[in-house]
Amino acid sequence: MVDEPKLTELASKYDPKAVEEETYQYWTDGKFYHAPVVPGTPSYTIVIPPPNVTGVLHLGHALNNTMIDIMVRWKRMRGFGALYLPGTDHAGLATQIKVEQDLRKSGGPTRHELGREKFVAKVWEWKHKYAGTIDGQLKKLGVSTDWSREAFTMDERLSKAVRAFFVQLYKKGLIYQGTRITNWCPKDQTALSDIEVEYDERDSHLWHFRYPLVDGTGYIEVATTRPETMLGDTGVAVNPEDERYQALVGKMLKHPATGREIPIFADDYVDKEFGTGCVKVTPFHDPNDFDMGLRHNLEMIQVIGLKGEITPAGGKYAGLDRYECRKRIVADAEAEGWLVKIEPHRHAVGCCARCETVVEPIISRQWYVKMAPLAEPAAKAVRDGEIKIVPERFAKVYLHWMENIQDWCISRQIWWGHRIPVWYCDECNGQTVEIESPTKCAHCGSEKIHQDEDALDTWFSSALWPFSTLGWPDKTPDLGYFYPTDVLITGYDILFFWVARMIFSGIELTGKNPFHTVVLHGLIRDEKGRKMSKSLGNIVDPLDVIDKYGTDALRFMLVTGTTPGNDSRFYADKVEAARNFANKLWNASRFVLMNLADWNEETPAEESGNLTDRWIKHRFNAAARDVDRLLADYQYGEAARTIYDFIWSEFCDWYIELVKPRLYNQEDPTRQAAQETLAIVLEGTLRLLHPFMPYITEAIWQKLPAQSQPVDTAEEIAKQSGQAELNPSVSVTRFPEPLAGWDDPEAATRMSLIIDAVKALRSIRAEFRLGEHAKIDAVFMATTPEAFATLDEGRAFIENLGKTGTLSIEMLSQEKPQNAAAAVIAGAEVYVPIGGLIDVPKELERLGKEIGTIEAEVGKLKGKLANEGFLAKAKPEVIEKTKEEAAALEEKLASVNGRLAMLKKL
RNA sequence: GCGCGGUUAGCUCAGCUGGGAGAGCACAUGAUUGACGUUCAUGAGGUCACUGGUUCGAUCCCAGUACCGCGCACCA
Repeated sequence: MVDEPKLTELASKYDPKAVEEETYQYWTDGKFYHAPVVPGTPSYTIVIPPPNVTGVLHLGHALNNTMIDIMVRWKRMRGFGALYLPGTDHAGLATQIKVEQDLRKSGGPTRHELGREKFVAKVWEWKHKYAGTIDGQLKKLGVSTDWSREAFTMDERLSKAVRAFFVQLYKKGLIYQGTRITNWCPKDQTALSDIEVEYDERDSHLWHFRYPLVDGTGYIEVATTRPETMLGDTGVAVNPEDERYQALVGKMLKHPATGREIPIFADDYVDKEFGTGCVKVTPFHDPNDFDMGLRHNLEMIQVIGLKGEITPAGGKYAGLDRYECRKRIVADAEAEGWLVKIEPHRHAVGCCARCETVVEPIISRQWYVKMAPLAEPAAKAVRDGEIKIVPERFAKVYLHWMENIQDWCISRQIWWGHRIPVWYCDECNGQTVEIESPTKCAHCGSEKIHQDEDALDTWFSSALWPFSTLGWPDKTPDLGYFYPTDVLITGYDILFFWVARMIFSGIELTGKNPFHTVVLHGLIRDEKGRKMSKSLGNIVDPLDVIDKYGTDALRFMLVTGTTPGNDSRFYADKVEAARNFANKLWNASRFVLMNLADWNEETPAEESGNLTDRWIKHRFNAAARDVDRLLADYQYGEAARTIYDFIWSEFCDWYIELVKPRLYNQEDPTRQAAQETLAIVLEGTLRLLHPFMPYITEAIWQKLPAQSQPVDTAEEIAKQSGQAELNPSVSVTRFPEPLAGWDDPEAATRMSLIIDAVKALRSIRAEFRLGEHAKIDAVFMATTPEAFATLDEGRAFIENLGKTGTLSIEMLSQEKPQNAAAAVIAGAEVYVPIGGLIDVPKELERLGKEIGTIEAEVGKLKGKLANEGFLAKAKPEVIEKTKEEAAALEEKLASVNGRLAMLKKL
């Protein structure tokens, strides 16, 4: 970065492309983001929510990584041993589906034709091919991740952690095999956990059928939303209290579609009010029916197979697709006269979260994690506030889920993932469960053992991410230093999938909460507020945005438009605003640098005590204080806005304008002080902004003649990352803290009078169309000696920015200028004589309006002050403030009234 | 059905512990030598969804209503 042209020689537009690549390279070469292990110094750790290894960056990742990077950069600059740990997830089922699709498209063999081993090898090939994509995209975001610690859920290290987790739970009896109804995806051919089923409201029908009694004495009417399941009916249930059917309980029905004889029985589960009050019971294909089947010893017949086809048990319907079968049954019912009616019915249909296929509940044997004992401490940690969730409302959602949790189905009939570490003995049927592959049965010693065919739910490994990435189950130095991690930042959409599971597994395996705070953010939607999706074709590619506006602009936009936990919309306009901000900073910096060319920082400036210098330092302090507080409170948006306002509205619009005359006059005794203030404040501002906009701040900072010292940990970072020496980077300087001596409320008060004075002149100039360049004469009549002194001190500023000709500052007297445009500010009346130019009727109208609004305001305040309740109960400072406001307004009112009277005389 | 969030300027949204209604964009008017037109200045624009309540005082707290969105649970 040393040989670059000087910033002042660069184009007047900020060109992100020109600096981003180079800057990222500089960071990479300098290894600034290697996390140092510094015993005695607090660590700060955030692990990335690992994206799918073969995934593509979307705006959600961009937001997520920006938020994380802001925190980590901030803490690094605060001297913490800061680690942003990157990595990717193997995303079992999702990746397997993708690879299968890819094979199909290229006309290759199917998964089953390949066989397990070859297929898994193919997926690894795929993984190697695409793994770099997402990393490369993340790098474009400028994240300060420590790539030396990058992890992948299928790394041997992390796979060992997965097995260790399984073994521990198994040995404690918290993992078991169960035969029960599970959610089965007929397309993906695997079981799913409850939360992998998404419910979609759909318009469908309620079909009413007539089931005749065997004895020919009548029939019973049942309603169903899934006629195809009736092939597996093994009973009809009614409510025991239902008088309509009590006499029928115990009788047999002849099933109209299968001819099977099935009993009518009573069960409390049945709701008398719904439908006909009779429920056909299909134990093999419905969880509630399964329970009733157990209670009443019903036969369980599988009529829908794993591919959603009707099994041979379906008789003449065997082999049909489940929906084709539905049509046929309804048609047959109609033809044969046992269809009663078809009602429209809207209900939620469970779909596979991966492929949207309607899930089929089917009885199967799967592995489960017994959740109750794990959920209890995990709920407690949040309930007791040991883990804080931001925003708080999600704690309730979390607790509700944790407190009503069902056992977790963890086996998947897929090949890509961690194979279940259970070996079955072919001789004694015993199970051997080990971290490292056993060679013989633990029970009988037989070597005839074979491993379970299934793989684990991908979230089973993600659950360990905060510590498996750091070396667990081994007691590594990293684990000791960086774990527990600090904050977990992710989207609220994976609160259950991931966050909740990390909490209970962290507590179970490490005895510690894996992090102390969870920050949840929302989704980025499109301009119309719709979710971005492939099918809608409304996806905005972050890389396109970066290409057009730059990374810093994207980061800034993502963070400013956002409140924690709320969704936000993506607008190109917003990115444009952020880009303009970057450009503004760039140009302000160019200005500063141009004017520092002859600055000798070795020559300390005399204490000028210049009001504007004092003021901007005061404002900088305030901004630094606010930003630090807001970041500590995870209010990124407010923090970013604070810096934006400081840079644009205060530093650029006012300070730079105010300081120009001092810079341009070589003889000005305060010139050196002005240069110094510019240099220091800009440098501090860059440090303040750096976590948000890392590229531009680094690029500018590198050009500054005076730079802050690095943080204490910087040497360690350099040393531990193998650097010969510590290179300079704003990212390892100290984050601004309010400086003692820079707080200066008096300067702030006085500057605000001067700013008001300038604004009053500008306003008059515009309103009376005095011309943008004409020098205008002005008379300030101060109402207090303090105001007089301030205006007098700020005379040069007012002359300059107000573009005045003759500027007269005096104490208020009866002798007010005639024929003048006027304004009233706190502390003074302002007059600009404009001869006969005043449009009297128009001015009278304007004053009349102004008097109206002031009177209304004064009336309100006086009403308050006359209210005894207010005087008795309001805080003294509020009363005081109200009094002051009322007095000031009355004064203003008197001035305006006086002027009105004067004008009327003309 | 239960729970949660939203409703503030034309648009998108901020507003921390009750006392000032705000920003960006858009709009209107003016400005072209001197950091930046990706700029500057000035201005217009709001019953803070509605109804009650608490309070000296409510955009903010409480209760309810309406509409929008989300989550969880579902009765075939």
